[in-house]
Amino acid sequence: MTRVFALVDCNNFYASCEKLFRPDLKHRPVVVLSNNDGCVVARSQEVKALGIQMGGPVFKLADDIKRHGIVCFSSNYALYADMSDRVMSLLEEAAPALEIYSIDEAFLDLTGVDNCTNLLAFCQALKRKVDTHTGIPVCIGIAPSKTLAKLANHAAKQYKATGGVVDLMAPERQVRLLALIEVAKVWGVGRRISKKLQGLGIHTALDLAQADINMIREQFSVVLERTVRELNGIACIELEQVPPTKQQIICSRSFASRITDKTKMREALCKYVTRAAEKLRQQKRKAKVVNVFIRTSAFSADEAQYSNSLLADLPYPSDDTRELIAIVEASLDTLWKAGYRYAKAGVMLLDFYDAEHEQGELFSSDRPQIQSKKLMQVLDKINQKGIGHVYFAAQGTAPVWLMKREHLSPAYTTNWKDLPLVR
DNA sequence: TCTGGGGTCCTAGGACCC
DNA sequence: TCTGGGGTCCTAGGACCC
Repeated sequence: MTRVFALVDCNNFYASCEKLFRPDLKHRPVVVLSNNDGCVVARSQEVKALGIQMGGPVFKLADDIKRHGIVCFSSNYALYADMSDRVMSLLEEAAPALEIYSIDEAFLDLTGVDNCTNLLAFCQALKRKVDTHTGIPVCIGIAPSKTLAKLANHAAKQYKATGGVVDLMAPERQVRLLALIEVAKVWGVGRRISKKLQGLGIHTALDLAQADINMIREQFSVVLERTVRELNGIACIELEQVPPTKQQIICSRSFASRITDKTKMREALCKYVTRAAEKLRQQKRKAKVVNVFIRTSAFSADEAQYSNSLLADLPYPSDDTRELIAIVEASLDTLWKAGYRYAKAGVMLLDFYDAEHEQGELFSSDRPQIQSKKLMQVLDKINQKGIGHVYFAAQGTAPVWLMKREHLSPAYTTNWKDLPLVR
């Protein structure tokens, strides 16, 4: 049976979430900024029309922001995650199988659906449903492979006449669309690969689809080879209904202002590892390897640069914040070099083990701390319930390196105090 | 002054084994 | 003096994604 995939992608997701609760901004240009209000990470339609690029640093856009009256928001992940849940649960109701691919995208497996109903009509109805129930506009692309579904979605966004839904099941429609799309827009083709492809005379998605598969494998990799097959309508990438268990957990941040003091750095790293340990326990895993990194800013070319990381092994897998803090502190003692202006740091947890099924160490005298599990459970419970906030002294009490979030919108959907009022 | 954060997968090359 | 070939495992780094 021919496979049928649909990709549902929310339009300008973060910007749409912000506009939802601010009807006064309906036709105004809106951008959402990254952590520290550093870069533009989402743009409303009006902003895209102005030609403002994604990922650009905000300070370089100061003129544009003023001239066009662009409204800026700091990223409000609590709001976006909640709106995402609402969209995803509607999709889940409608489709036989669903893969949540990112906060604003989901693949649906619609194989066999065309036996009972028209695919295009089915997806148009789904789009309307999401719109009426959540207010978030989406576009949908339908195709026999995920990579083609991505391109169909791209076309649905780009061409107004499609009404936001494109059915790319027919091979002749695939050829026509692929000829119009630059190769760099293909899922899995990034900056480096597209540059190399251009050099080989491959400019459009159709060129890539028709390229010699052996040459692609030799010159690039099995990954791009798979992309070529997918462009030819052969489904190689399956729907992943169950998210795979994580291999690593990263907590890292750029600092709102540079750090030159070791104590401040230690506090920051302890905060990150605490957060990472919370995520670890949520996933019911223990980690045996911890990677700590600190670095200066690569953008300040005139400044002295230093970047280093250290992998450290624990004697046994752990999810105990105290043990992880200890190893992070020891790592910092090795890594730290005074005299630099540090811009970013982070902690990575690796080499996971199942927290429920522990492997004892026969010859080692190292033993996990007694009562560790109970203590961590109590800690997590207190911090979750908002009864209060318990934290380790190592984090410090004056977080001067905290994030800059000057344009934060209220938690409209996740905090009673912030519920929008209708008068 | 100010340039995100969190992930995955693949490959090449070195270490090591027989 | 002559110094193989095949395999595995690990790691660092590159490339990609949203």
